[in-house]
Amino acid sequence: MIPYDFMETEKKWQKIWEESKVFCVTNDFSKPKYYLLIEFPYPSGNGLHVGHPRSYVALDSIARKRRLQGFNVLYPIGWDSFGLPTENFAIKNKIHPKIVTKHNIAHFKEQLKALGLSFDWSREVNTTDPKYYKWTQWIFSRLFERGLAEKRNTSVNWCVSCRCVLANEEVIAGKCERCNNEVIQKTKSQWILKITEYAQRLIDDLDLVDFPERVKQQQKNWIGRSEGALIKFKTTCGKDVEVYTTRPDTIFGATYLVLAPEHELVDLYSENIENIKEVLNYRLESSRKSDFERSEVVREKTGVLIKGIKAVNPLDGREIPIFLADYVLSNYGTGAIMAVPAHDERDLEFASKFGLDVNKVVKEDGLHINSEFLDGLDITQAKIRVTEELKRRGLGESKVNFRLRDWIFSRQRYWGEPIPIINCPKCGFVLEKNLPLELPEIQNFECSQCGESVLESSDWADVECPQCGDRARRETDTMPQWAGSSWYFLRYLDPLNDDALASPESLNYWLPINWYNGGMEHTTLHLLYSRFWHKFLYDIGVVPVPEPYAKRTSHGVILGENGEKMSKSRGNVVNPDEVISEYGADVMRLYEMFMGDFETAAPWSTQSIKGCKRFLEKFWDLQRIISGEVEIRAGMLNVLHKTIKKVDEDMEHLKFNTAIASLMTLVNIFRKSDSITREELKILTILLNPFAPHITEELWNVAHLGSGRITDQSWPKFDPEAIKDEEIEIVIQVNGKVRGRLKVNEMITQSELILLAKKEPVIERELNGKQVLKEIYFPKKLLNFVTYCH
RNA sequence: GCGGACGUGGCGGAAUUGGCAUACGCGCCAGGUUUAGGUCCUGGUGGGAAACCGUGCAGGUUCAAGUCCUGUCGUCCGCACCA
Repeated sequence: MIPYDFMETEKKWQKIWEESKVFCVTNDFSKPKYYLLIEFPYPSGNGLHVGHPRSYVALDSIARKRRLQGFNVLYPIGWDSFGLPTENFAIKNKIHPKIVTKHNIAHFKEQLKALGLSFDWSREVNTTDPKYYKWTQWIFSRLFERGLAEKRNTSVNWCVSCRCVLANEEVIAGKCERCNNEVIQKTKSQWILKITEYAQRLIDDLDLVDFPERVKQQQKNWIGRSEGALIKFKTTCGKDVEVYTTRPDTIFGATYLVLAPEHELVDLYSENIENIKEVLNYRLESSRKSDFERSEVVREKTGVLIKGIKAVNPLDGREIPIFLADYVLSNYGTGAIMAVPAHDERDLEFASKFGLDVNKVVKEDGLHINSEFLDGLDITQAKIRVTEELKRRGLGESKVNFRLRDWIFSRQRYWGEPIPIINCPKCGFVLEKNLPLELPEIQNFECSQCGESVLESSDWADVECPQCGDRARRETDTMPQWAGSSWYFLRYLDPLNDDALASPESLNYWLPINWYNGGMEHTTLHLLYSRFWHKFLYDIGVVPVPEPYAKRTSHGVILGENGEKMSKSRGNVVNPDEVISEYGADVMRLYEMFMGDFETAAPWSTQSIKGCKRFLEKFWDLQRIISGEVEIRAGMLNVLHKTIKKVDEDMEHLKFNTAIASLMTLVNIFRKSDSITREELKILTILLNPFAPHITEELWNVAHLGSGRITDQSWPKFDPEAIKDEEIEIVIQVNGKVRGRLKVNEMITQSELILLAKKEPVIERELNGKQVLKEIYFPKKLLNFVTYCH
């Protein structure tokens, strides 16, 4: 075996690529474009772990392939660097988050560069750079102008430990996504973005894009569209209570109403409520509960009867009681429901506990009973009929509801984009005109006032109102981490532009993103948020397409050797630096693509990676057996072209593991034949290049396989003639069991084949004494003799 | 509870429209090279003495089922009182 020094070779080629700027891309309109995107990393203090590169290497191999196919390829990289861990580290160690970020980015950069990824480093973006967040603030300003950003008093998720508001998407099972501590509900004045106004379009436009079905489903689920009706119930205090229901057809089975604890009726008619003390007490108790507690207490229903006020069923005039209960949520629908215990499990549970009536109005066969004019109708008919009737009488209307909530956009933190708003006592909210509005330099990042941003106590917040000149206050909340990542893919197109977030020409040329790969964990966060922002930018004419990502794929997580999620606390983290220093970047890249199905989680194996090392060594050793012959030998034509086809197609379908397996098979064939021609080696080397770019460039060079470098070559195309088999092997079965194989000419007819097969000793013996009822021939594959019938 | 994915050797995993189950790799076994170990090379490797049996389990459709249908068990992920 010829030895191969990966350490030196990889450094050498990385330097050549960097110096020749071969991966820096220009807006060359004469070429077809291809825009590949990976989720830019959050530069944490822990550095890269082996999970990150799975996505990067996969799209890097596609990027390299596309370049060889003649595309103008954009494959950029940047840093999503605002965020809590950095700020927390800064507080703890008394270092400015800016310094921490700079340091972390330098470390990440070094690690990424060691992988030989073909990023265009000249377009690097950084969300914490004022030149970048100038445009994040600009987009917020446009949202504000169009009424899509507003400050609102809302019940919010409050992380007790981070002392910060969280979006719904950041609360995992009642706990903070970041620190895993308790999250409680708190009412606070917050900036929100009205993503709910885009709910329907975010569902509809999924039809325009090529996303995995699981991603589309999860987004649809999260948006949670439901069709139902709003119905007004009169009450004895004079105020109507409006409820939302998806089953208006069951209205004759409504035996009580339930209001969320926060419902306004309690405030407006407190003097009518005989047990107001008890009611307010219940409200207080449930507000103290965190979401986690609410769901943890095995859903034992609680509630309190409102004494002194009754509701009236709008259709049959029956008086029914009203309850307050926290199984009804204040922020969904109208915060009030009509309870139909006969046809809703939760209502039934509550009714059983409080001894309330259960009126059955739909039979097992789905037809209505005890429902006046709905009797005999099925559910669909009854829904339509009752909604019509309610509308005619002015008591209700059909209504579409979404589970999606507006996006709470304020964070009481320092290390985020300042919200460019000034609050003037006279003029109200006024936009800051001079962007970027930079974060002030401060010394101490620890929040002094609990629950407010540290910026609150800085004199930066004291300003003159740009409209009237009076004293005013800046908004001291900052944007959430998801802000900068909601549009970063646009900045890559024109990263230095100071007059626009990107020029119209570059937006027109590069959008949409052809292929975006990232993790499933972002499906209802980043992926949804960025689609929302993009649609907004489309509506105001900034971007030319309604959807940013034409195609989205998702990689599986890389697990620790024990099959568990990799984490510091589990002690099963594999450090990529160590893998690279032991095996080199090519082996690492190859293994990450070979280890299993790309879309499924797979455990790391320090054993299996050796197979990839051996493979590359065998490949390198092929130069030892280069024959005098130059062209592709007749005997190799077929297998070589089949491999071209296989690698090409598998890569397009994320089947990187089988693409590599076919390359391994090919190398084994050449080794066995103990020779390889230059032309054969040339094709093999180009096919392997996207996965193992360093060793292939080096072999190309030392074996003089052609002029220039591989980056100057073209991706091979398979010849349909060459992959045809002249001689094919046909499986011979008797009653579905394999009894033999025959090598025959491709052109053989069915009758010729049957004669030939019957002469085979084994087949002859099997068929002896049996009557062949039929012969089934599956062309070019299989022949089955059937001697019985069912 | 709702939504989604999945179940194939000792392990990671292959298997277009139903058509040779276990490609490729790891591991293991035997032999070779080596002062020795590792590396490396060659061969073997689902079970069974065999007929045969084998893709979580039980049925079904079919000439033919890992693949399709019905039921069932189990695992993983997301959401979770959304009326």
